[in-house]
Amino acid sequence: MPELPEVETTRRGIEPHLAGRTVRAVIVRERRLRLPVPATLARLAGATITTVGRRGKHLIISLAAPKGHLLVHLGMSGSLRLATPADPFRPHDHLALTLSSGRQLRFHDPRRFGLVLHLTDPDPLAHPLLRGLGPEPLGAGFTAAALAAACRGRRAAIKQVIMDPRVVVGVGNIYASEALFRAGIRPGTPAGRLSLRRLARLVDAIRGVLSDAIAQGGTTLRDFLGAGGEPGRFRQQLFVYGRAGAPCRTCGTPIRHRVLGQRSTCWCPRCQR
DNA sequence: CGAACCTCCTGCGGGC
DNA sequence: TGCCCGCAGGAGGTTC
Repeated sequence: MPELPEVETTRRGIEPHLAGRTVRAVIVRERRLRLPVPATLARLAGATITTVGRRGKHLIISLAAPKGHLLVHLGMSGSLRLATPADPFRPHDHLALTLSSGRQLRFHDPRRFGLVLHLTDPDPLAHPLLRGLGPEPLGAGFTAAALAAACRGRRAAIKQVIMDPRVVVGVGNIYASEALFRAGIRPGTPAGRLSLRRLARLVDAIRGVLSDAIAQGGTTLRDFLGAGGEPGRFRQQLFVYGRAGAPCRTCGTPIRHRVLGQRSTCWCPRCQR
């Protein structure tokens, strides 16, 4: 579920509660995630958390040297919430870190497509899961020229290209559709056929939609909640995602829907060409 | 290499 | 009411 804005909302929610705290206990209730939760996680007891960073949809909880980093990915259904040790565990609360503040960070993930790893390399970005990632969409490295280079010669749909984390990180199924609406581009357009001018518009649209969604605390479709339990408010600002058949909020034309690359895709046939 | 398809897993909503 | 099916915000793997 979580795309970049939801992960960033989570990061901002947990960071003030984690930075400077010491991990008192590590509780692992379920090891079977996308990759097994490593046994070395137990070694984190006694470690002090320094920062909570993000790379794409990955959270990086850094520990004072030489304890390494925790790499957390929320997959489709994962979330991090702050609780207290006295709160009862819910089903699918797979992992908990008890903190020196008396609070407890809990990793919850019904579908278990998420990931919690312990990285021992001082540089977390050297990890194989992070090494091949493309630029951050809100950073200086994501430019029209960079996107054009990724699109050159490709017949794949532009929507699939902007959802490829080697091209740009953090753009998932909701925001890909929304950004293409803002840019006036149909999702199925072959990537290699788009002009630099239109790709530049798409870069701006991706930046804009992600920034706006972060400012609204993300999108809650069914169950995303911030670290403090509050839903995201961006859903009211969706123009196409989840609106198949409904009138376009710009021109009134019914929003169309089709499956593209195994993913549900929505667009306005009039506003997007 | 790129593109199409499959897989992991649980929960929920719609339709019958 | 209850059951079954399809679908869900991700991403890695396989096959051609």
